[in-house]
Amino acid sequence: MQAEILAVLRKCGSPMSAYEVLDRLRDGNPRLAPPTIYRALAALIEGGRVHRLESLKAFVACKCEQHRHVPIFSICKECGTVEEAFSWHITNELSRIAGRSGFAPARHVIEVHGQCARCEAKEALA
Amino acid sequence: MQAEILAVLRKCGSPMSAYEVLDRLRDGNPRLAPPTIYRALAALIEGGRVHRLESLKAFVACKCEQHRHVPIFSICKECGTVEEAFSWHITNELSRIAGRSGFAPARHVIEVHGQCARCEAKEALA
DNA sequence: CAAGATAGGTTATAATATAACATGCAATCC
DNA sequence: GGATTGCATGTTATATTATAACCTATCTTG
Repeated sequence: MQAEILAVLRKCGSPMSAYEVLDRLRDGNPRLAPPTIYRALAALIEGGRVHRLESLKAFVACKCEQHRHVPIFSICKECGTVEEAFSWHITNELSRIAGRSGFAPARHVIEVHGQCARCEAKEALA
Repeated sequence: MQAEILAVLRKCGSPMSAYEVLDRLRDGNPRLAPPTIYRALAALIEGGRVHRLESLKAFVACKCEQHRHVPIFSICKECGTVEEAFSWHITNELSRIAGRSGFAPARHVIEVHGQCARCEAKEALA
């Protein structure tokens, strides 16, 4: 199930809601229900092979090789595509800031909404 | 309505779900329905006086004076309290990273989950 | 095989959020 | 004053996202 979900997410490329994944997989398995999807997604996220985009309530396959960094997502509000970046500098700085009051960081959520280069170019033409 | 919601959020201090706010306000207004709450929350967020914590599906009153910075939230997984910080350095660096591929940032979501100093201390005793 | 572990199936429901249309009410204009 | 406009809220219904609780099948390992 995890493999199937990962395949669907990879094929799509853009973020998908759990129910979009569900619908896709129901083609070959009409009895599939939400808990199955959510359980497999939880395991994939645990393993760092899928990320949840909190501000979109959606999921993407991790695009990097080693699935153990803090991802920084750029989310285009026009076309919905997502780029995944990372930066030790930001991760460290963020931990430092949060840690000023003795806070112990465990998980970082970093999402930037905006417009990708393609969509900006398209808009400039219009 | 916006003022009432803001009062409820401020009184509470911790993040509240939209439906928690709704229940609170229903004490004085039994006919209150979700759309009213969500509309007022949208306006408050627009004005920067309330933030949505994407990873908690919850809302907090903005704690700073000028409601126009990029907030960085530290969220304690034990007690649920949230601290709001900011850093031009991180904001700029984040925009720079996202902008490497021509991406034009518009809105930043930065949330750090972990454990606050109080809860760590409590745990150390146990 | 028995006992336990694990993944997935099944049913139901909880929690979060919005669409679409109706109502009330105050401000403004003539 | 009555028409008009704009805007916040009310109302009904429903969409979307997520989980609880319990069951079944299959594999594992002694």
